Amino acid sequence: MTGRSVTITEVARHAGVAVSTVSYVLSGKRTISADTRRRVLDSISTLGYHPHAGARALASKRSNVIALVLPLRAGMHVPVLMRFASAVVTAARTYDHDVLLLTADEGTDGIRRVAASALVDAFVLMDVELDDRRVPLLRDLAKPSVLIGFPAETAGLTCVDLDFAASGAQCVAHLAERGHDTIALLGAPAVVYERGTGFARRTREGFVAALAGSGVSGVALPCEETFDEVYETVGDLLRDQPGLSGLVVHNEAAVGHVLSALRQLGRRVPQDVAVVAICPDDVAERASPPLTSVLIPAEEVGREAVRLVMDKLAGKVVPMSTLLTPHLVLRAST
Amino acid sequence: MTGRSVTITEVARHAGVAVSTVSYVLSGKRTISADTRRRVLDSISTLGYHPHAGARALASKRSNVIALVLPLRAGMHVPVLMRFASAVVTAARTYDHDVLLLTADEGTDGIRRVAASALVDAFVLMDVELDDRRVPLLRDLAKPSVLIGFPAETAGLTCVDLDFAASGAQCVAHLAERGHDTIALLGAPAVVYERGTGFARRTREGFVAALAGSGVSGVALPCEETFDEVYETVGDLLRDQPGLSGLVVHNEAAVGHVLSALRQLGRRVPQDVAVVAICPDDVAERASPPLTSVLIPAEEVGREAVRLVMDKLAGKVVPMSTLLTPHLVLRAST
DNA sequence: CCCGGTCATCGAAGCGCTTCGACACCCCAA
DNA sequence: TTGGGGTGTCGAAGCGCTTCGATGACCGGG
Repeated sequence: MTGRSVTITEVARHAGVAVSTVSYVLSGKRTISADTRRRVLDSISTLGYHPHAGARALASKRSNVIALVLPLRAGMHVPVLMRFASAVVTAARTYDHDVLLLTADEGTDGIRRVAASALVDAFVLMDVELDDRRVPLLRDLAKPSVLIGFPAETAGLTCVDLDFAASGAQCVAHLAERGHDTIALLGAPAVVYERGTGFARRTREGFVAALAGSGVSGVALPCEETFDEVYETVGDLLRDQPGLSGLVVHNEAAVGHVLSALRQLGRRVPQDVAVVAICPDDVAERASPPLTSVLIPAEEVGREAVRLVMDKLAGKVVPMSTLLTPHLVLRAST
Repeated sequence: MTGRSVTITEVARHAGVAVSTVSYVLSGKRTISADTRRRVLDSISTLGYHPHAGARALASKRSNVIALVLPLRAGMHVPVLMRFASAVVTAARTYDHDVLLLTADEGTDGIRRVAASALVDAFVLMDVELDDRRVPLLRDLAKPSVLIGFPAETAGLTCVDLDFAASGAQCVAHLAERGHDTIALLGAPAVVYERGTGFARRTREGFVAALAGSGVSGVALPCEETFDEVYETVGDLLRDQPGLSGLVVHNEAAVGHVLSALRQLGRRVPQDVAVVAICPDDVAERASPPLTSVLIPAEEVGREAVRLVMDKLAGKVVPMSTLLTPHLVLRAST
């Protein structure tokens, strides 16, 4: 076992300077001569000093920890959520911050608690619903926050996400361009729409709105995640829409099933039915055939969320709304 | 915005007692008269007091935070990992602790850093490899830790997991009982075995060892996660092992593909091929047909890991190794 | 040669809490 | 009546850090 931990006092004594000098070397808040700085840094590394997080938080009123609020709701695709989460952790570290993980079961009390106890400096919230219970709380919290996703009413909030409406529209445009005039959107499970999850609804709205402008006819359906249900949905679709030749799939868990179902129903991709997905790159690449897709840039969104929250902590004014432009990548399925 | 936060001094003044009395009411470390306790608790709730986490950590040498070390390695099934993680967070809250999330990209330095800075009191590590780089570090860390999973050398560690060897054996026994004499194990992707991930190897060992005792012949193969690869693997298997009538699948992501592949290859489940899975309950239930399975008790493992780490923090002696007994649940696939 | 102004450093206060020893009080046994 | 042993409460020290004001050394200009 490693012994008692080294304090700033011991570093100061070892370097022959005052405690405050060590502190200023670390924070850079006052000028320190090159010579002194070097001596202090040497002492720090030979003694293996790490500032005590609690003491620092107490004296500076900053914990250097941000909370990541990650409810794991039914129907959400966990691997995608974790890519966001992972990106948030990595980005936070580049600002010398750590990440406290909050899940749903404590409800909004968890948010209130960690804010009031000064455990964290700020919040990043994921899996935002249109009418999210957490939102009113954020408005009168003394700590900054950023949402990944958009609730219905964004006044007073900072939100960041992929522009899902534009993504839906871009898929329609792509299929129209390829000459498809009857298409469908297979979206998230019904429960996700009912709950009012922003990204699902916005994609659908973008999809529907774009149909009109492009002279394409199409329907938007929710889509469950078991093979049997997908098979049935796809079967019904092909029966009801005889001319159907294009499919937009916005459901990571169902993508594989959709392709299997088409195969079993005797439709070739892309010859008989063209398929565009809205999903992370690796999901699209691992499918067979590899899917033309609009990339969900999880890493970029996570990084951007952290950048925004750090700017807010630094007192900067940040845009209320950050919508990342979708990019469609051509692969073998269209 | 909520105003400046309430301190213990204000609570004490409001209740007409000393600061230390408030502290003792909260910690229960000294006897306090019922009357005083009530007055203090009233003041706390009317003022909305929450102890300052940093101050508490500084004075008590306990941060009430545990670190969850969760590398997201290739080939791991993220939804299952997140069930463990989620269970850890929930369990930690029942001990009044929060969870700091550490990912892989900082490597072992992250562990060292948060330990040295007293940001956390203890560690729970997931996704443990047989020869894990984090293990030697844990041995000379001054903080307790618990591993979810078993490395090759467990001396000086505390580990908890499902007994995967017994699980593999139990699947063999179940199929043998049903009269199947030629079976196969489809496991994790090859990369997971190569990396030396304990649970994958132990299941395979348990499976192979049980074959001998039960007079069943069988093979164990790694299994990738794309449909095409699964289809090929299953196809090869049926061709090379003509008498094959039982399959054990220990790969959450491939389960669905295996069933699709069997269907496409004209085999009915369970009439032609019986399938047993090792996976969380919901995955087994959502498959079609619902799968007979050995449950991976993520919630229980997470809870147990937290219980162990809290016992260690409390100075109790805990068992080095906790192996949860597997339970096979009968469903429609065998 | 003295004065004002940097620059580099120091000392001390204070952040909000826990914990230790002290003490006042009360009850009961001697 | 006195003494001893609990109870219940208080005051103060101290946890390790940041930050503010003060100070000394050194510079160039008048």
